[in-house]
Amino acid sequence: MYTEHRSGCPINLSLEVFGDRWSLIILRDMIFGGRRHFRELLNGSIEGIASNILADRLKRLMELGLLTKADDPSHKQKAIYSLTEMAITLVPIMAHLGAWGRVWLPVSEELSIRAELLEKGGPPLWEQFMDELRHEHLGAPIKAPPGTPGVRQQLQAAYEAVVARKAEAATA
Amino acid sequence: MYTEHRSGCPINLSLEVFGDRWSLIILRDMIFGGRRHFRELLNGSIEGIASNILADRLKRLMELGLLTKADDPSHKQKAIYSLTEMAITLVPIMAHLGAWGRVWLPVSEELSIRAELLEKGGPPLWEQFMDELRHEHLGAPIKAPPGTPGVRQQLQAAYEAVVARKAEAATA
DNA sequence: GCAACTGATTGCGAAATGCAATCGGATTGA
DNA sequence: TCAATCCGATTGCATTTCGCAATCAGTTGC
Repeated sequence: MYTEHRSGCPINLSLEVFGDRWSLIILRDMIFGGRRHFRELLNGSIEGIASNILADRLKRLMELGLLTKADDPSHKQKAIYSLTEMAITLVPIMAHLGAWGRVWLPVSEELSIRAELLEKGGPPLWEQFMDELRHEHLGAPIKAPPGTPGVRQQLQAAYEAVVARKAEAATA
Repeated sequence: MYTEHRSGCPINLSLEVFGDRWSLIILRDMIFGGRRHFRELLNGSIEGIASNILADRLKRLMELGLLTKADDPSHKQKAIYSLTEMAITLVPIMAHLGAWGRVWLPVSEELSIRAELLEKGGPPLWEQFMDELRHEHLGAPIKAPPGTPGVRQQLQAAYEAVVARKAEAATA
């Protein structure tokens, strides 16, 4: 573990955790993309992370307590990465970051639809999403009533709808 | 300006803005510390930023539209840095980051009291604070009724109270 | 004049980044 | 059986960025 800190300021300490170009991207792909394996993170990343950087960040995020690693029973060589509660509670920060980026930065429509829905859903939606993540990653019992559509599925469906609409508009 | 982006994802684009160890620290010192000059930022930083890094980040934050620079009428060589609306709207993100850090990271009591108050105050307090910043940095009319104590003063007073209490406890 | 202060800039070693190739073991398909 | 593929990494290397110290020229106060 890292014990040398620049200061005890909470913003500074948070920055020491994700003050780099890749850590939050990995967590984003795990949270919103549902990725759990090394290769999924490596090949699924639209930003194109390098394998050595990914390996280094996964290790670092484990040391920091944001991820855990377990063997995949279906494949002796496969490792499953799980979010910890510490990482799951980043959902509101992700939502705010996405909302801020959507206002001020040149976001693409299909990649910002998730941020838009998350912003409109507000804290209740974030809570539901965090519950889902606790279920998937920590084995916690799910609180939502049966039949409730998953937040990730909703976001993914909205993303795919935008992609489909844009594809149609391009060929029309 | 930077026009090459890794992706149009709002979280990625936000990360391209402050995905480094210093940019947010500088904004933090301007927002919560009220610092406006190069030397104030350089010498007041508890994390100890180097002057070349500070110069580089100030330039970058200006190019990105988060800061503006103006001449200080009191000193021909002095520059005053101002936050733009884009930077002022980071206050909720700062508040969330601080709250998250306070829960999960080894924060010091005196440096996290501000985050605690900001968290307890919630969105209404953040709005009041952003109004103050708009007044200070953008010349906007202040909305709060006269006599309302400033948010920054409240935070600063709370910080000093903790420092004083700890100093007293140490000598007792 | 001159020291202190202003916002920077330069030089340089250390560290991080990004890319490509590779590793040994596990699994899959023919 | 055996080659192809997939698994989570690791290594080597060139480029870029970082961070520290020293320094700069112009401005101000005395």
